[in-house]
Amino acid sequence: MAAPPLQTGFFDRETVIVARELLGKILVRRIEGNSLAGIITETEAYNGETDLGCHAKSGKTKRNCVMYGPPGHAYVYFTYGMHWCLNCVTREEGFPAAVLIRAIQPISGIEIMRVNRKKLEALRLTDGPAKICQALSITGFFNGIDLCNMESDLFITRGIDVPDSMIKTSSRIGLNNVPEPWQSLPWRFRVEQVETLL
DNA sequence: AGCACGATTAACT
DNA sequence: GTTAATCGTGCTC
Repeated sequence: MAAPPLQTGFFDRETVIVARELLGKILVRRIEGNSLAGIITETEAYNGETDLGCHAKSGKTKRNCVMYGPPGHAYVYFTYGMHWCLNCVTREEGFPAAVLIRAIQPISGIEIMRVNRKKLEALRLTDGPAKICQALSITGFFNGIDLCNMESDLFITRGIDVPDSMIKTSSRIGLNNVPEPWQSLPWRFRVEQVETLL
């Protein structure tokens, strides 16, 4: 029996803390009897209406309303006319915030991920937010689901400890028309050489 | 109703 | 380094 999902309390905290601590956790997608899983290696924090890089910067809309809901749920959005991206909602209900899952290191179901990604090789399978969703078959169907419910086909479990010395912070990717200071906040968290921890 | 743009990716020079 | 792909969303008219 696999480890149970992380509890709601894990996500009901400051967004940058959750973003940091999600590194090393395991993202699991159950599909047709298979488990597709990977170690989370890159995240970004998006925190509230005052964060002008966050989708909630202009208030609550149909698209971003899940971020205003309870912590531990999935916020899955569609962008650039073709890509899905997966976030974990953080903080208390009513406060719009989430952590974008930007990269994972595949640990099981790699062959299925390759098929989903239409890639002949296992190289660079899940090193981008939209690549993860393609590899794990995550679409808008999952928007709003509870990641902490054992019945969910998408959840996050305890993984490996990642020491601070292996984590690099940097500014968030893709915020091209976002004013300072938000464009340069060090809210991207990344662990390199995760395989040395296995 | 029209329009500009996006928490991206792959392919290209 | 640059750019096309492709369309939902939110803003303006």
